[in-house]
Amino acid sequence: MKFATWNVNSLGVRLPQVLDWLAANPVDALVLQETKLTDDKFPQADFAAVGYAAQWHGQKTYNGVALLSRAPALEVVRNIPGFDDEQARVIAGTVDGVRCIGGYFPNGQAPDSDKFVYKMRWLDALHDWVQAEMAAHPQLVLMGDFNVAPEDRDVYDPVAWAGQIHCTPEERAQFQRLIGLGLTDAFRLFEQPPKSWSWWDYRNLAFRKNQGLRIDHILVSPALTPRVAACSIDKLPRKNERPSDHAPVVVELTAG
DNA sequence: ATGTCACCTGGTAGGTGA
Repeated sequence: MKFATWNVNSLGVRLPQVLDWLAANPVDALVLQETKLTDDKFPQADFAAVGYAAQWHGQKTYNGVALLSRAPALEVVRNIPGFDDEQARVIAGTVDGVRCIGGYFPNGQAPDSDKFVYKMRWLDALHDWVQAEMAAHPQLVLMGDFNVAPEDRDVYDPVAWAGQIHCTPEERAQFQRLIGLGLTDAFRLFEQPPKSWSWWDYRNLAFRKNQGLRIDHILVSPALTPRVAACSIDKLPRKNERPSDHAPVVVELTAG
């Protein structure tokens, strides 16, 4: 069983690439972030035509998430229950008995900004809700664009980025609070190539110079951790013409 | 060195967010 996450930075622009990627990587579920589509514009039929059911939660211009799956998702939840949020950032559903939570975590902009305060509040709410979800669904994956580089080895220039957005102690502590729930960073279960990133800025020829951050993650619950057979970042779509600035992350689970 | 992209409003550019 395979699950994946990909920040597509506008599904309107990237739909052909997502369809191509699914054809080459027929995962059981794929969560998307930054669809940037209102719900009426979601291309459900295009996914249905290639054998994927879809659930989505979007808004105009910003944010927007979706859950694509071979088997229709059950018990679908949009955004964090009890957390009043105008921004469409979470989609969750149960696929083949596995609770899949897809999140587009707030960027935070800068550590001294109002957006950072919102990011922390959002992360607090996510933590408490994920805790409850894990109790209800022992088989759980939390995946998405976390907008957090958990450690210095997830940053191409940790000195330059020290204390900057994605790398602040506060954000890293929030990531560790999620780990503290018993979740495991699937990517780090395996030896990985050094300088493995999931995002490269569009500016500064960052991809060509491999100057990136690992901010897209797949965390798995204790019941699933022994079943993780592989986890990797697929850089190929970042080499497309008109790529997203993020690459997909894929996890493979052995049969339960 | 800096080098972008997507989308909005309101226009044939500028602003915002990432």
